[in-house]
Amino acid sequence: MSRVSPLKAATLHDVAREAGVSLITASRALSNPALVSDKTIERVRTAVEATGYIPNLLAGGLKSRRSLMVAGLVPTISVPQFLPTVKALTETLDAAGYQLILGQSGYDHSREQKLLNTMLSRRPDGIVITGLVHSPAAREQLRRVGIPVVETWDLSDRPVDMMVGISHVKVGSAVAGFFLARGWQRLGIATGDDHRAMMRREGFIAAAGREVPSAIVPAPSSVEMGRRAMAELLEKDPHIQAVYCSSDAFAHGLMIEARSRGLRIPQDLVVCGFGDADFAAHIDPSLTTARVDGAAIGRIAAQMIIDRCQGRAVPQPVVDVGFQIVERESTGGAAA
Amino acid sequence: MSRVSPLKAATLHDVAREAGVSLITASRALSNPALVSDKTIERVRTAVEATGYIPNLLAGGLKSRRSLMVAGLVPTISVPQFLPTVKALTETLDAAGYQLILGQSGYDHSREQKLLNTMLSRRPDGIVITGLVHSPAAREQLRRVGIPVVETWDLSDRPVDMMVGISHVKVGSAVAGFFLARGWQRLGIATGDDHRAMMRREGFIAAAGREVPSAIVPAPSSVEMGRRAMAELLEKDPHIQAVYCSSDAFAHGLMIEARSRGLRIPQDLVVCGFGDADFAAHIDPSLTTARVDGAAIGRIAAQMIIDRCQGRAVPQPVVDVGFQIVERESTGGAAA
DNA sequence: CTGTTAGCGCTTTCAG
DNA sequence: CTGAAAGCGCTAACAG
Repeated sequence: MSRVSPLKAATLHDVAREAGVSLITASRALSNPALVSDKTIERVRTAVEATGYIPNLLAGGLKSRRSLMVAGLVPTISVPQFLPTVKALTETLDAAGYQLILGQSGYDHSREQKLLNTMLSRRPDGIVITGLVHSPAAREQLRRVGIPVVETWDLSDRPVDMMVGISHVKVGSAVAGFFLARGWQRLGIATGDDHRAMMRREGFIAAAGREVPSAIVPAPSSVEMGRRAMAELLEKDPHIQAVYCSSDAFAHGLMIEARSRGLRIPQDLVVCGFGDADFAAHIDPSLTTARVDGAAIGRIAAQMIIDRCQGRAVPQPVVDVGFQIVERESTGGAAA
Repeated sequence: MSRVSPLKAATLHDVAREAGVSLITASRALSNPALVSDKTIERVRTAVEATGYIPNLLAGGLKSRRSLMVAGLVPTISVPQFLPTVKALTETLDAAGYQLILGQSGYDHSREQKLLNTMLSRRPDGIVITGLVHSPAAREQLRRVGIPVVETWDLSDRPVDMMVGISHVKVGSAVAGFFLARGWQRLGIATGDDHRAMMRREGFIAAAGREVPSAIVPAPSSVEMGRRAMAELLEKDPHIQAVYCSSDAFAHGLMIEARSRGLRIPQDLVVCGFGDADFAAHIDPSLTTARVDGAAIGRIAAQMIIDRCQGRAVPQPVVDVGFQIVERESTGGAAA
């Protein structure tokens, strides 16, 4: 590998000299052109080309106290459920000139505080967190730094700052209500052990009015875990009729296992997932699921951060994006 | 100090005063403790606690010219195939004190250059790119900035700098060889239109020795696209025997569609995917696929960047992580 | 519209 | 082992 000698990158100083203007004029020509004459802008632009100048946002941010970075914390990037959110977040932020720094907190709460510190040391202009901030220390710290914070994918009455998500308890209740309304009595739950999934379970049990057989697996859930969970539930209740699962991949696994044991879906067993993953409508049988618009969560969260960074008030600091039970073949609905 | 104001975060200056040492001693106590007496370190630590100090890496990086950030460019975050890579990358970098800034270039090459500039303006200490850098301008620019660059998930004889991936042409050939060795003659391909998938197709066709019916869809491929692609292939050849797909989700979709048309897998049709996604072993029938260790790609890429940043030579700047055809039920193999 | 003067918070360099 | 001085590259604040 031929490494080019560490010849210093051009600075704004070089651009200014090349263009025959002062440093600050060059700066303004690039970042606030309204204050500069067209002719000067043109000369600066030419000088930028000639020198191959690439702005140094770190340097600018030091003085202006805007890093144009937003920290994004997810439990783990490999949960497909959050992908549309991360994607929309990245895109919306990018369009406004902000970049996302990604952090994975794991499902382990103790890492949260450490990761938060790491992120804060980069002086992000905002923070988007998947889930709620639970640790009081972290909540207090986030409040103190005074940057916009959005908690996502959940709702509570004590937001650190802003919030966009859904009520997981309501999702659970809605699914249980849906099952009961169809006359299915022998219910079951297969769920990951993360906070949001457990809240859905609570809502489910509350609406069912009684404890139900549960298979609880360590988050994140998967097709593989789904097969095992199905086996576990059938052991607990061989005549189980309706199972609610904490993710679509998980539900998919349950259905595969159920079928391999000769159970017909939906005739012998009905299944409902969560998230409306891209495959949910297209597997066989197609999967009934609670749909959440993850991309909207990302878009709204990004916009909240952007608005606040640009000094605009956020009209609605807590947004419930809601959910919708999409009925498909796995509960006796139509294919589409 | 009782007054807590969000206006001013504590700086190292405050810590130094609190600890009764000079600014630079406080700095060293935190970032180079070997040069400082234990007693001083202790006092600085206490002062950090007392002031709630959070280091400002932007400020330090300005002088030291190390941002401790690595830019990661993916076509889009929502391709599950790259998730293990991004995950391993994030984790390995994090363990060494580096954070990942995420950028999505889309499958549109024109965005690549723009995104690259955006990223470079953050002065990352390294860049990891999914795929090869194709544009000559971008290649030249990356060389000029002189930071470590790793191209991933592909191999070529002209790396910008370092490289860790696989030969997609070889994957295609291997799958075609595998099909032919089993005596399947009527081959087909269902593939996304991205560069890597098309390279696999070329390898497949070369090994097959002839053109084969192809269904080509815009990347990223999905279960839904898979169903459509199956329909398209059956139109082109109603007696098609073996289909190679550019992703496991895609292959899954093909199998679902084939089954819904009464075709038995593997008796009437065999299918091979790519990537060994988490569900591949657990769907029914389980999916034969070309396995690539995406996490290893991320780990190795991160380590290359770290090594170079810390002044160590990278022993092997181009790494082929290889692949492996994992035979399962979709081609007549065993369940596991 | 353009320029001058001060730093932003930290680390490097060079002295003790 | 500790410290003082000198910036890193840029932009806010205030002149002209």
